Amino acid sequence: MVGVRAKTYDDKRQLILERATELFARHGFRGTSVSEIAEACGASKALIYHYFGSKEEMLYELLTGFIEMYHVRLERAVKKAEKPTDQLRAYLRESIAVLSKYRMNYARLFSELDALPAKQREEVRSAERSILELLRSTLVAINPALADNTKVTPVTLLALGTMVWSYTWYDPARALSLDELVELTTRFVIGGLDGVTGDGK
Amino acid sequence: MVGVRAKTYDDKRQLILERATELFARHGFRGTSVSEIAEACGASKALIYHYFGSKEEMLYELLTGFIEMYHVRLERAVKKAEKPTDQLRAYLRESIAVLSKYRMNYARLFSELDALPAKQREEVRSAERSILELLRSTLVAINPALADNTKVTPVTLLALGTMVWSYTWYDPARALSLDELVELTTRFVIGGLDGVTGDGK
DNA sequence: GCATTCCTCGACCGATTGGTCAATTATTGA
DNA sequence: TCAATAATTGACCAATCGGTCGAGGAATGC
Repeated sequence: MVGVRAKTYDDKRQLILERATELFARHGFRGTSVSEIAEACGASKALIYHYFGSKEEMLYELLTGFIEMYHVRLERAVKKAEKPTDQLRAYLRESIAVLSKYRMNYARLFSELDALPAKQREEVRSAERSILELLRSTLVAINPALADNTKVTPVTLLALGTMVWSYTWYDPARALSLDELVELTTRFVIGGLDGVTGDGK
Repeated sequence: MVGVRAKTYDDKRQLILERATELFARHGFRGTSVSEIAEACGASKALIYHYFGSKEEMLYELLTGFIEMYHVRLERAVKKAEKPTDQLRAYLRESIAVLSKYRMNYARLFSELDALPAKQREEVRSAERSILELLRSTLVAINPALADNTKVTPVTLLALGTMVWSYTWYDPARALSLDELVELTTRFVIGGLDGVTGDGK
């Protein structure tokens, strides 16, 4: 058969998605125009619509793609470690690495979910929850006293909070190296768990 | 003299600012149209421009106004407490209360700073820094071992991270009361400090 | 009551929005 | 080489963008 897709098809599609990710993260979904995305790709707006049906489709594909990759990398990293504290360290390192690499403001990007239809929104939320679950079980392994605690979910979110916005202030060019940041965060979280499960002075 | 401002002038200005704050926090600066703001106020778009010179002016005024009120409330709350741990608790309670009341996604709103001219941007950043300073000195008072530590700033940011996005997930209608969230966060942060200053495991 | 100034609005501006389409150029399998 | 289809573009669409303007209605100080 003639006229199949060009060999470059998938690569170009991916490129568009990456550029769109940066722009959505920086200016928000509604604050980013398709023309801007096209310009960032060095192409025309019409071309974008050759690869994607709509702006929403780009957001949906980008979110699900990102979160799946994120989840896979986290699971693999955690599985490789043995001691619970090493698992936490691996989780945090991988998280910070991914969020930095994609210059991804997690909180911001996922606050754009409103732009998606309910079904797709729920899909993304569910994937998000599994990332939270992974952290939760890691934390419980470190500090079993958390296990039968109704506060385990809030505590997990507090722990997640320490790092999801580190992207906004962390500058690798400054004094702190990535390894040091990971180590610092790991100790902070482990200490935090003790603080929560202890009798609190 | 005739033709002075109406008695309702300041109130209406304030109302516009509040509605704009909500919308900017939800959809971003670029993602919010002036027509939307007008609609949220039950007024015409032209009226908005009677009270404000431009969309940027609204953002600037809203950010400086918010951060000043935030800072004043934090300082007053911290000063009222005596023991360092109570000061931290007061800081966190006031923070969470303010961010909840104004339904303000802190990280998001301040990522809109790019839309402002450099001078105004620096002004807001400086006010932001003083809020961070207040937390830093409170943390050092709790755990003096932090004082001559090059990592004191990153640690302060980690602590801040636990709460600045709690707005996105905290639901007062669920199991956890506001007091419990504050208590939990306080313990988590104090524990985190110990984890960081201890010898690590 | 009256002149003056503010408050408020609908209509409008050029520019840009998300999205479409017909036409041209590159690739493709054979 | 060649016919077919994909890749890519500029021109274009109605709608909306941030912002302006002129004109009524409502307060205001006297």
